[in-house]
Amino acid sequence: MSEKVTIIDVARRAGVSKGTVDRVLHNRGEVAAKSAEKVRKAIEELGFKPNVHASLLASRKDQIVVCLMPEFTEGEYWGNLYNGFMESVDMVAALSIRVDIRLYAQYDSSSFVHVCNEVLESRPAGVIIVPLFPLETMDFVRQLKNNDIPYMYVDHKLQEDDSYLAYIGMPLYKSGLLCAALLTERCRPEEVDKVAVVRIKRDLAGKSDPTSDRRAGFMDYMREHFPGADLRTVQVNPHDRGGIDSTLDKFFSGFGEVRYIVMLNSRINLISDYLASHPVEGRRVIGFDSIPSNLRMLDRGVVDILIAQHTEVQSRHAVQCLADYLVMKKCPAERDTYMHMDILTRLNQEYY
Amino acid sequence: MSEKVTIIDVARRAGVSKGTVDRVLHNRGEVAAKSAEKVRKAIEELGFKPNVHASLLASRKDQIVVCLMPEFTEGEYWGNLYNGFMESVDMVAALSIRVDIRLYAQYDSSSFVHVCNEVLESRPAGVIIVPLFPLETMDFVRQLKNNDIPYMYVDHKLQEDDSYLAYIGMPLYKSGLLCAALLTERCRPEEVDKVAVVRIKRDLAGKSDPTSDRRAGFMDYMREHFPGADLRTVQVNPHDRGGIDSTLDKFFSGFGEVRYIVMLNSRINLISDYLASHPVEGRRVIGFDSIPSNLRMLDRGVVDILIAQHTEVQSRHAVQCLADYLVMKKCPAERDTYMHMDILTRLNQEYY
DNA sequence: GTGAAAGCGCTAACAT
DNA sequence: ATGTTAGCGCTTTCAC
Repeated sequence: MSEKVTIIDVARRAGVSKGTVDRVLHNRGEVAAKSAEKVRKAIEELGFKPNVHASLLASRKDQIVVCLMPEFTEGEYWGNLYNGFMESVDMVAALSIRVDIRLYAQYDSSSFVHVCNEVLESRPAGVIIVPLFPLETMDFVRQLKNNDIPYMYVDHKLQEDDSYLAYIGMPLYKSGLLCAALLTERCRPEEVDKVAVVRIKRDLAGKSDPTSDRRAGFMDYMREHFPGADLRTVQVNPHDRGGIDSTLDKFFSGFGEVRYIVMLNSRINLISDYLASHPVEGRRVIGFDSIPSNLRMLDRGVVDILIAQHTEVQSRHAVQCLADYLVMKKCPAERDTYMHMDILTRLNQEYY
Repeated sequence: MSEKVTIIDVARRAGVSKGTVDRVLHNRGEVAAKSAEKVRKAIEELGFKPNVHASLLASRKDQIVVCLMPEFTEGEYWGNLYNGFMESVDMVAALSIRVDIRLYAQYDSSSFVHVCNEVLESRPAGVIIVPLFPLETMDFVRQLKNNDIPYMYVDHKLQEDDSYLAYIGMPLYKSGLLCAALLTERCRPEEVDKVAVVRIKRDLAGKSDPTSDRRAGFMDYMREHFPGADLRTVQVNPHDRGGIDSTLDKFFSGFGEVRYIVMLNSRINLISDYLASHPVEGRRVIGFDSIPSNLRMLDRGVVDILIAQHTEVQSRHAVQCLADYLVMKKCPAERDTYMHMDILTRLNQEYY
């Protein structure tokens, strides 16, 4: 109806053949500068838009989009991201794009490097990275750049890098502010006496701490609004579930009755049992991320609030975005897309 | 790679020609029962999946999806829905689907009927309805059904109808529960003495009250948890902005100092000025929907919480869904899709 | 009822 | 450097 302009029209108008038009369309060279110019002009004047279907039909090669993300076990945070990638498979299949999800070991940078090399060898049309190891990632994206392979970040990005196509994630610092504000909502300064921040022991170096920005936001808010609060940190070991209870027992017996507890990562479920067996009147507990075990804690009333976002929307959107770029060279509206943070309580978590 | 099976393969296997295969594919009759059967068997055995691009290329007709929704003025609730429809235009353009948004007057059922007739005449491939007038809508969908035109509901649906392809919206009753729970969070029963429910005057009958389910949820929660609360309703007239202040003045002077105020529709902005000029210590105000004027009230501290959802996601998703159905006959996973309700406060509304 | 054949708009290999 | 041509997989006349 609207689009009746084909490459034939363009060719005629430019006084060349389809072949030439196609060449400049995909700038695969072999074209005299002046005919290229004529073609471009004709395209412009006619408002020519290539027909995606014809194009995809004729060039019967699928493009491959690689999604590179950490391995995970059932119910972990990364699972949601993974689901988003899976959901996108069908959506872009119609554009002849294959989605190839590659996982690397969360605690092993050499595994990451290994997978990166495999990815490069598979000559993907584009890559989506959920990065954990800054140095190794830097290396990888440099190679992608050299090979003219567009890539995006999801969840985290590298500050030092400026060649990425787009980034989608949560505003981490602000999520820390939000957490602090929700924790202390409607509280008078003197009420907020003791605050416990539970962290997990990190065994490996070389891995960026995903929660450091968030912690900064949290701390800044607390310092500003509740300078008198006694903030203490306790570290639990995720690999020693049995030991967590005693760690916390020791910590809280030294600290006293604490009514403000947060965990700034997705692992609040680790202290679920402890909280359940040590109820405190008027206590507020806030955690992050809508993984199943955390959601269950909302229902049980062990956690009051989860700050989350639709992680699977992020990853799905990323693939869609990259697909659009690959097929029609459409760049995303905003290079850095920050997603809205959701406040989940027992009452509104149901359809999340 | 995976899909190497074409209709030619199917034709060969079934011992017929491409033409016949195509006929059974789109069941346009003119096929002997037994050859049809053979073809179906061949398709099954070969796992044949038609190539969307080839199909769309060959049949160079765009399909039209009509989105039927209320007219609105800048900044109204419906604007978000509209934006979602607009966003979907590009997404499905690649599938040769044109999105045609038709607006009807919010307060005029005859306008609705008129637009419906136009829609029917344009012979759309599918329709998405945001209904306001139950009776007239019932009539319309009956005609759609007669014409084998698939349709979906967004935002609201008709209880009596059972022929729709899918529905996407908010769980209204539950949103009322949530509202009540947030309003009274951490409150002792005796604290919640007086509650004001602000409504808007409805001038027209024949129009379903979109908030009645929500109000039921709200009331049920209050009755159960705060049976002693004095709940009163006041009606303001949206068409007489100037009169709102005095209406409220009168109401509240007869009621006393009220610390719990809700409005169960998107029009909380109507009472924005009154609230700002009549501050009450410890007051909680809750409204619905993330339209700009409401969001501003969060920022100003006039409203504490908005219960919202990404309306534009709903409408966008609906189009996508219908498109998938039209192109590849893929039915939505859930016929009724309830969207998550978001809790918006001053702190997390920014990227919404 | 069914098959043959002519495209749809574009790509890519092959001539020139 | 450029034109020509044979498809890609499916739809749609049009004969038979």
